[in-house]
Amino acid sequence: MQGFAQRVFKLIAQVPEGQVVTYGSIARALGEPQGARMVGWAMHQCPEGLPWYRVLNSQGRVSLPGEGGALQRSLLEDEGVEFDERDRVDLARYLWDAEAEYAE
DNA sequence: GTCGTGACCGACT
DNA sequence: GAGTCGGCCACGA
Repeated sequence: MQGFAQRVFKLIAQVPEGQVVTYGSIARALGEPQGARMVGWAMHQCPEGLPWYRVLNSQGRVSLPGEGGALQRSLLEDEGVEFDERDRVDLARYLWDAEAEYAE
């Protein structure tokens, strides 16, 4: 087994283009329903080459402070993910089912 | 070994 | 919709 962060990164690396996952989904997919907070911590380590911008909070909103949020939004829009007037993503449409799709 | 911190979540008011 | 509260775990000082 590897560290929690390693598993988080591995899962995020599997998120297909044009889709997103939520911190909660990641936590549950890793068998830690209450571990969303650790996912946030793991994201802070954010290795290069990881599609970190495909990770949103449970409300479909980006949770990065400052410019990171704007960057994340534009990167997603670049992949075809649409944001509504409230800066939220339609999770019912773009959410990647990590619990069902994540392998290993 | 202990304490504080964190890109969160769900339930409740 | 917005604000508050408790809970969970890993990491660095």
